[in-house]
Amino acid sequence: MTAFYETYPRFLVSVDCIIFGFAEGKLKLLIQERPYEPEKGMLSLIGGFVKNDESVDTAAQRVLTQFTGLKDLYMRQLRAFGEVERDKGERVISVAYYALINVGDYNSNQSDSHGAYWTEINELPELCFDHNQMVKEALKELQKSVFEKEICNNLLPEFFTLSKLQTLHEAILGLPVDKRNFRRSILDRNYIIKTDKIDKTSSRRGASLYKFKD
Amino acid sequence: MTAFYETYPRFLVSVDCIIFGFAEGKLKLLIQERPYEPEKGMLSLIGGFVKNDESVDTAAQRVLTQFTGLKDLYMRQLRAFGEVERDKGERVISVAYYALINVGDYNSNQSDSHGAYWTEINELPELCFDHNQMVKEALKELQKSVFEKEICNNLLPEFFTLSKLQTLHEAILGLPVDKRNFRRSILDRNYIIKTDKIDKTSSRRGASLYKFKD
DNA sequence: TCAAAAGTGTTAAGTTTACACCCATGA
DNA sequence: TCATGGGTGTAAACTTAACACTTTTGA
Repeated sequence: MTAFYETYPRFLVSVDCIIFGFAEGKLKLLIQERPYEPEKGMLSLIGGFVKNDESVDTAAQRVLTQFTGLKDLYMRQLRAFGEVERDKGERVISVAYYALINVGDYNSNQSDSHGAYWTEINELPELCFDHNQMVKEALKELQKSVFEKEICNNLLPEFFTLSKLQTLHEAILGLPVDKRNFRRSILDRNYIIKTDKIDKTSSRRGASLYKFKD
Repeated sequence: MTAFYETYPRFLVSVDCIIFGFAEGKLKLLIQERPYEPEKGMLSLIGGFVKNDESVDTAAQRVLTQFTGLKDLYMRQLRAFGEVERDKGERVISVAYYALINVGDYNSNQSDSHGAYWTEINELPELCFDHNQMVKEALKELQKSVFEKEICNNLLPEFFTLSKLQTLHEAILGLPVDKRNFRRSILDRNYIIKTDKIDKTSSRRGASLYKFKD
């Protein structure tokens, strides 16, 4: 403990998680009703406070596990939000993270979720504080990195068709994508491979299942 | 003040500023000797602690002004650094910002600087804590955005030659750049314009001075 | 007159976009 | 047999990269 530091104020630090999922061909966001004042009952991102013995990243992972029942979710830090009045209760500095979840894994662990539920990203209700702004910025980051291996890999199940992957890209970008160009582009990147499995659930003909390498 | 929040710990929150400048054809970084324990005398980024009545962004601006004498420096948040042991003194969560400075403006305000000085980015000494990591990440962001109007605009004086601008790009990217391609590319972007001024200081022939639009 | 930096175009390679039809299957 | 989603190639437009010589002028 260093005397010099003593003269400075201390702050509550929270983590807020923008949890993206992909289901029914749409990009989804996991939200909840705020369980405590202020703005109790208002919709909010999944969040919590940083504890003494954990890094901010670890706090985000802990919160993610608490709310989804899943460990080691893929996440990236967005940035810190530090306006004085951002939290209506008292001064809280928040570090926002976005996380990606395979909704299939989530559904089998739902019981652990603290009343959280999925909303469509395009029909996002008003959230408390600056949470809508966080979502907006996180979505922009997601769009920038849609072709990075880790992104779609963590939103899809192990095996998926090219059509599913294309639909996911379209859901993230909010734009239609050309089928032939998309297939060429994704295969050229060389991080997914065709398996010998066939998915017959979404067409009579059946579609090859692919998976991410490694 | 909400009772619920009371149960959570509070943290010192600092801002650390990666201050880039451009002089003698090189990209520079403003650093200082740490004026207090722990690691007093070790080299460090320019930083300070967030106060109660200011946002984290405002804290960064305050620190920038304290150390450079300049107001409203252009800055962007990098991200929060929140490892438990990152500060050897006690737990401090830091929000890193990178800022851009026209070294000409700085030199006329030097008197205000608290013993800070410029180092070349390529000859960066070891800094305390995780500051080298912060610089590395900030430089990567700077490289990504080198063609955004605000970047070079804030590192150069009002009037500059295309050669100076090219040298700045090269200094940021750490790579040589093709002269003809560079000139076409920058002029096509349409955010700089030729003035009728001529700079005769760096060649016998003289070079046209340009400036950023608006 | 010459050294030193300023200024200037073209071609090839690579990337991105636009676009339409046949295939396999189960109902 | 037909409706449905799966699968496939090519040409044009655009962008990026490679590359060398002439101009101006002060010392």
